[in-house]
Amino acid sequence: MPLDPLSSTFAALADPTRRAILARLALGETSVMELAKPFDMSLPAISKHLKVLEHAGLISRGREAQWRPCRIAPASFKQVDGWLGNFRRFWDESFNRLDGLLEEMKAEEAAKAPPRSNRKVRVKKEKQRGRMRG
Amino acid sequence: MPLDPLSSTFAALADPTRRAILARLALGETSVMELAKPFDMSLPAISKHLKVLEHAGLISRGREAQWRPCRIAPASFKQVDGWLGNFRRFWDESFNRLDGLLEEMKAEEAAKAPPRSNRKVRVKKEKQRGRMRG
DNA sequence: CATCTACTTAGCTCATCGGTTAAATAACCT
DNA sequence: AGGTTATTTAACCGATGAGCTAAGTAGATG
Repeated sequence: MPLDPLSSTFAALADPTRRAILARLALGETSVMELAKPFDMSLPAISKHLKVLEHAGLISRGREAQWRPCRIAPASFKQVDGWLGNFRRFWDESFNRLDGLLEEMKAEEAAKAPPRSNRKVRVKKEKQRGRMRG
Repeated sequence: MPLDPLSSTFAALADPTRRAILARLALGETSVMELAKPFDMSLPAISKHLKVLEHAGLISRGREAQWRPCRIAPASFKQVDGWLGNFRRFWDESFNRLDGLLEEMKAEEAAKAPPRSNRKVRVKKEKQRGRMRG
């Protein structure tokens, strides 16, 4: 019987070759040959890895003549991130910190009421998930 | 040969039983018996799952008399989140939006210069990774 | 058509995984 | 000491996974 989607995705990520392929694809769409180059591994092996990644929803593939260009597919990544979010409080300092909460509130407020900056700030009503990186 | 840490962690997460165990542990530290209850599975099976989770750095275990209480261990979760961060731009809208960037800058500024609120806002110099939810 | 390139499929091997039952260990409780 | 409770270890089994080689398919091109 087939695994649930999240399990397939985690299983696909549990291989360094596949993660390296994803890292390469993060730089942009490319062909199977191109993807295979860095690895000391047969082409069929790479083909299998790509199949696993595709089935896990981590990549999608097009057709261009005899090439099958691969690219990152967002959905499964998002799902993993979502699952991980249930545990974020265990390691993300700012997620728990009261100061963090206050900062978030302030940021939200600031976003709603544009400040002295003359730039017109468009803010969607939908959920705001912006991050602060220092 | 043993897998690299990230692979072990993803492999550990690629099983619904283990993820369910983690979900239970997110509610708080508990014993093996307690963890085993929801599952139609032998105790040794659960014990193995816990070993896998421990080896993956996702849980840690204490000793209290004959009990081996398990709890979430943050490090590996954090590592997974970090790896996932390399791909965040592929699915996180606000991560890419220019407005998002501006909002983040503003939030940061607001955090540095406390507003009219009388509360003393302590802000660590280290990286700020607060989130806006709403 | 024949051939070259870019892949995929088929079939095999070997290791690991998830589960089992039976037995061992460990700490508490008469 | 002897028993009960909590948990792990040992030994086994069937399924899956990652790799290989050899052969097959699909499309461009001489």
